[in-house]
Amino acid sequence: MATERYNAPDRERHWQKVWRDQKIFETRRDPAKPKYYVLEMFPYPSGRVHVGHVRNYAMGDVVARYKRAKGFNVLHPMGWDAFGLPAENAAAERDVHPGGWTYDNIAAMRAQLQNMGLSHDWSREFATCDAAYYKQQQKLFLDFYAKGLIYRKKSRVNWDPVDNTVLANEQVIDGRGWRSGALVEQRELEQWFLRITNYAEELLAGLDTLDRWPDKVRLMQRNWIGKSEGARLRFKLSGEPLPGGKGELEIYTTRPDTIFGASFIAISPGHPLALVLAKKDPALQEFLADCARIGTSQEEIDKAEKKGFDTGVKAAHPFRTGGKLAVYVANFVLMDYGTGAIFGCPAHDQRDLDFANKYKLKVVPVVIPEGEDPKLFKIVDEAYTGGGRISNSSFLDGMSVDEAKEEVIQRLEKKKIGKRETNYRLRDWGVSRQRYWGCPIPMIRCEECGVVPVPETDLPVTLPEDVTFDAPGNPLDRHPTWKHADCPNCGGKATRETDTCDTFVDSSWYFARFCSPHECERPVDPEACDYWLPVDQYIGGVEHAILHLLYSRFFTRAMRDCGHLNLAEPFAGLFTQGMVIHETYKDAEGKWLSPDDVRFADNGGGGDRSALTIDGSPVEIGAPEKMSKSKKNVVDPDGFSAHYGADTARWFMLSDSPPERDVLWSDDGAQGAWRFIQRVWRLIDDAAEKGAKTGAKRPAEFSADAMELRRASHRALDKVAKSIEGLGFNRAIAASYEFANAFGAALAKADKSPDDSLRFAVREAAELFTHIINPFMPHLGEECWLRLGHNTLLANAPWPDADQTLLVDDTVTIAVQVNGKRRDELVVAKDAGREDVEAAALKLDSVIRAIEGRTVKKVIVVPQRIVNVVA
RNA sequence: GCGGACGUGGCGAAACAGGUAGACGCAAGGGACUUAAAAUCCCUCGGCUGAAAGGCUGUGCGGGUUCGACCCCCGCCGUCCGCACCA
Repeated sequence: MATERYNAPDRERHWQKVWRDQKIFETRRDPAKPKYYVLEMFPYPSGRVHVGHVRNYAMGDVVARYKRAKGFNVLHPMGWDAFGLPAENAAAERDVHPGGWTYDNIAAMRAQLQNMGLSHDWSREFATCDAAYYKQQQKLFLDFYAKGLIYRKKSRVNWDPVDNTVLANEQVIDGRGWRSGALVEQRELEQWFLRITNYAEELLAGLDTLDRWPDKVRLMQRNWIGKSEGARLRFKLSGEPLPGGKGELEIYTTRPDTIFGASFIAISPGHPLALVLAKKDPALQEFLADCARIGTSQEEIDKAEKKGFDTGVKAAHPFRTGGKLAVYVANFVLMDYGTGAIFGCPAHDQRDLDFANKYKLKVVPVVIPEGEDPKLFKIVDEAYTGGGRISNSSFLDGMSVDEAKEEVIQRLEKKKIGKRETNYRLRDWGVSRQRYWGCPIPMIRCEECGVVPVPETDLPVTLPEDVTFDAPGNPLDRHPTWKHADCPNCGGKATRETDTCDTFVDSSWYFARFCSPHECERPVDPEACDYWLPVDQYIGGVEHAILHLLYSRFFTRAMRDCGHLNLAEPFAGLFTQGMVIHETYKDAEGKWLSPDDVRFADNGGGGDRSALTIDGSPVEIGAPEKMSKSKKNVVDPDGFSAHYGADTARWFMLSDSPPERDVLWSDDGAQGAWRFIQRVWRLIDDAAEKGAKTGAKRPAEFSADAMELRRASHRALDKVAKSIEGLGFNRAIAASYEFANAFGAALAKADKSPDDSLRFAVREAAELFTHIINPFMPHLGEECWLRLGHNTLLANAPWPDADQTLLVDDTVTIAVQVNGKRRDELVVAKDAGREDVEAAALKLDSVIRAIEGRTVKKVIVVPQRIVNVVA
């Protein structure tokens, strides 16, 4: 028997080379086979792979390898989300080119990923900053533009007046620019927008079809789209300060049924009427200025008091003659939702009630809860938002809320002063970024012809290489020649758009590009996409639950409408995995310490753990948190793998915690995985030795020991397969451990017994065990496969089917309860009749003792599960 | 504020068409093999009680439904996540 330990790093390099040389993970379309597309969210090339990546890609790889073994034609590609701000920051800090920096990072990370033994098809690799990719993205931009899905409008941006540059939201810290520290201003710039709101209804309805998405993500998207159904209606205005003395005001409401409960009108401080009125009213001017000072941060909104300003203007109630409502400017009314104006119904809206109480306005309940007396029902400081009967409402009295809504809308439409309207919170997607390292927007501005798209034949609009980052602002904008172009229309002098695309655009269609990554005539080959799409299993972080996933769903539909794709939903199955967390350490001065700088004290067993720095000073052990550079609680997967191998890291990352939950990286846990790898190797090595003596000849009869082992093997195989199908990697691993224990016990028996059928079962168990662990630890899998005498690659071997007859026992152990308390257990034939089971249970001493002479009232027998004696 | 998820040993967790709670791993304790260590192997491991067999108790708390509840219903408490003045 070989006693050598399994040299993981050495063997892993070997098997990686074999796989690479034989190109076995390169995939081609094959209509004869069912396809399966597994995709992990592609990484940003920051320069280093972290353990979060390891977990993410290990999950995808388990699925990919398993599906491959199950006979699917598996597409499992990898690429790079390569545009973005960090490259520009690196360029500014250390005088390198963003492109060079990015491609260097990609090379480093590619090598790291390849060391993990992932079954990616590297022949399909691309980076979004490759001109070949962004050329096609520009083509899509032109197609969308032609289709009316792209438009320009003015929009506010964060402007740093010292650096003269636009800032992303995350670059604004406490209202100041992160570099300059200057107070950030809001500026209006002309920007490009994608008309995602055209698809609001479809994106919402589509969520119902995504039955393999987490409910949580679907709910988040549903809320984000934020559909509300209601009505838009016009109020006639009167009042002295109003220019001309007359006018109309349009409001939006979701509660037209409460129209008779209206006691005021409120408009946004940004509303045109407010601006007009302010021209003649210094007090209102001051009020508007006050509102503008309130920031947009969470805290400020929370603290902001509901304030209003009575304009003196009156609005006529549409259904109640003589009913006049005061028009306020109120700081809580948003300009960019609905019409920027509302009617306030204090009795049935908390915010309106607070406002009404503050300004002493009438509170009239018009919806009376079932069972309440309309005459006695009063609202004081809590609005009633439930259902009921309408009251105090003229022609609506006695109706339900829904009936009243319908009635009001119909009357509004008949009187031509309003109509039914559905609103969404979803806004169009602003994609302009005043940045260098992004996909150039292929548009040209001509003084004569206006905005003109770059002709398709001129694509790609490539980024210039000779740029500098030593000055603030957009390098494209100050490049001496790049932005000057001839107008494609009239040939006159014109300027290029110097904005680039939001990087979320890049990631909104990369999954489709993987189907035909080398296509140069068009963004995607529709036939290839018809075959491969949708992605069957998409895996990534929940932080992308809204934006990336919603944008991708939108892009897929937009591409469909431009003739590039034939489907609406890009991701049939979605899985959001948890983070990898690690303890945090601080020294006596409160400075963060890296795990490498911490030693754990040997406190002689028991008690709390304590830690010291290398030089012996005390360390405070903090709660496990998401790994981050700033807290220094990061583990370098490369260093770990160099010692223990990638298989150990993969196994550990998928064990213990359910994949959707956070997992704690601990050295002890990693050691456990390492011990298991060595144990698997010993078991297989031992089994190969024993199995070899009888070869693979199947005996006519199996001994009891052999049958027990065979049942355990096939049951483990079945359980692991089902667990992987359900993405329950932790359960699959637990089943593997359980089987290792049974296998070890059987091997010990085989040592002492001359039982040939047991030897056969041992050999069979070794083969199945190798298959079982292979998706998780593919290098070790190949090594075991070789040890078992195969001269093929396990990566090419089909997944064995479990023998169904071995999954069920002839006998079952069932619990015996008396009055619901477990008293004993009973081993009975699987198909034993109720009467037999009942009789056997009643004969048990433990049952007789528990009954204590009482009469048996009832005996409940659930076949194969339980007997409950009621006495 | 609105919406959602989750509370199980020292720790990560299993078990959920209501049917033996704690599989599996980590940590811990005891033992074997070693001159010793590493590695490996064996045993113990929710709490209380008992020499043991066993008994009682136990899935955040309080009720309820049921022969039987981690699971279903009602009411609390706590933690986490998302959205946030959306009329």
